[in-house]
Amino acid sequence: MGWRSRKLQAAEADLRESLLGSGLSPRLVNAICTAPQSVVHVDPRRPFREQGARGGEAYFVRSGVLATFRTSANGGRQILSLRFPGESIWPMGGALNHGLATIVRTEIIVLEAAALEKLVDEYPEFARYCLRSAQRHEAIGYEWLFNSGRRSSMERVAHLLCETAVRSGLGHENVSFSNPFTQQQIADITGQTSVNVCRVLGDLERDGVLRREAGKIEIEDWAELTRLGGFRPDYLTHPAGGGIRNS
Amino acid sequence: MGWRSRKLQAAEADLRESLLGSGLSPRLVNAICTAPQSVVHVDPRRPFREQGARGGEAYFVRSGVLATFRTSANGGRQILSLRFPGESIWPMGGALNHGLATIVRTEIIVLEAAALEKLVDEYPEFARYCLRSAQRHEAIGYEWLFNSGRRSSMERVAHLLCETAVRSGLGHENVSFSNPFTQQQIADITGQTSVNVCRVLGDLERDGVLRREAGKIEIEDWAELTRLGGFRPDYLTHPAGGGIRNS
DNA sequence: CGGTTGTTTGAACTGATTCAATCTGTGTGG
DNA sequence: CCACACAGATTGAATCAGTTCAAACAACCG
Repeated sequence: MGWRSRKLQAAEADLRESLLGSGLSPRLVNAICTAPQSVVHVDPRRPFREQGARGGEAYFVRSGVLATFRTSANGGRQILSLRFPGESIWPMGGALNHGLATIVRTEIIVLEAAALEKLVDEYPEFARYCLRSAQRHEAIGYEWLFNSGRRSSMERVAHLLCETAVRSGLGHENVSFSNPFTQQQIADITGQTSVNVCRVLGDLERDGVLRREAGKIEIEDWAELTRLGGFRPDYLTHPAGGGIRNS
Repeated sequence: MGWRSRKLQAAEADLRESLLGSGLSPRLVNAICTAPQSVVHVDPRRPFREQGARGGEAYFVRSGVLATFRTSANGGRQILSLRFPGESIWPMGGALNHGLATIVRTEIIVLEAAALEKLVDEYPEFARYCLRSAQRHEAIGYEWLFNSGRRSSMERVAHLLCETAVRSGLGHENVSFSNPFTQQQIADITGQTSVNVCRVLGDLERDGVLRREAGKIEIEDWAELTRLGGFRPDYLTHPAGGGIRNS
């Protein structure tokens, strides 16, 4: 991932460049890019697809952040995963078993799943690409599960901030980035209430780990934040280009 | 899945039969089954691979239950996923980012990942099989995440019992099965303490939802248990045989 | 029998929720 | 430019679900 343009990774990702960057062959990339597709712009904090919607579509995030979520009986919402620019959601078949919603304003390329499925059969490299991608999201999901199950409120928030910084393509030292989340969204991701998130962020700021102003978050002590969150970025390193095996 | 022998699904799964049952071609199944492999028997509640162990292996569960887990700084353990007979763990590359441990006595077929990777390239159907499998486990992981994040202690336990019954291949009405879990394991899965699990199980029994004796659990009111756990089995239905598309 | 592992119960404690009120910033229409 | 509405952030007080600690009990096994 490192060799890809930081700016591209952080803010915007072209479908073609992103796929080429993953090591897919030009011929395959061309086939994907000429498949039926449309681009959608969605405002921040807006639902995009309801849970239970018919499948048959794949989504590629060009810019912004897209979330998958489920809603509980008593109205609570749990965000299950995030997709940053260059990441995508591949169809599972049948109906969507979670809703899709945006975090910030997001550009989504909607592709026809049927066309892609054919490509999976025709191009072994594409199958491997999808497989790697699925396994990476599985790994991230397990990280989140560990978060929810065994970490304290502050650890969860710290971990999320670390992951967000890295997945946004930012460096590791004294990071400053525009915080994409409302406190309610952080709560929906980390499985708590927005009230408590507010308190935790306050504590983090009081302890000099981060500073907040005007929708921006500046990590003042990255080492301390990763320590607090128990954050080890291994699980995020996409074995791009290579096989299933890597390093 | 329905057409596969219940007994096979529940207790024991032959590698060959299981793969054939998933719709893979005999030629491919043969290639998989003749790849270098060994069978390991592991006692209940025993670690099998440590977190951080070198990858390069794939694991197929022939009988028993295998868990992936992570350990937190303060000694707490979180079980991230379970594999029932017929299910498997495919390598993610690099080192294992979680440990493996058994729930009950388990027979594991250990396959060489390198050999399988070649098959992924050679057989599109195998790539799709792996992809489906990864997506299914991703879906189960999301279900667990929702559990941890937004459901109460009792809901989580009820949901786990439902999932276990279904994944063990049992029917839906008045199920009675030998409970594979210790209370500590249920706690490790649902992200709580064994003390609380004990209380919740007691409550469930007192409310007439289930009965326990001699390591067995009898679900007396399946409808009520699924209601309590908010359990909808859709996410478990493996689109076996079919493509990514199904239904 | 003694050792080990798992279950049960009680009492005290606490991290996080809930409810409710207030505060802040931003955009909109008059 | 102000008034107003709205969404999000902040704070306090009361409450509670689940933890922690500790002790007793049960089952199993060599």
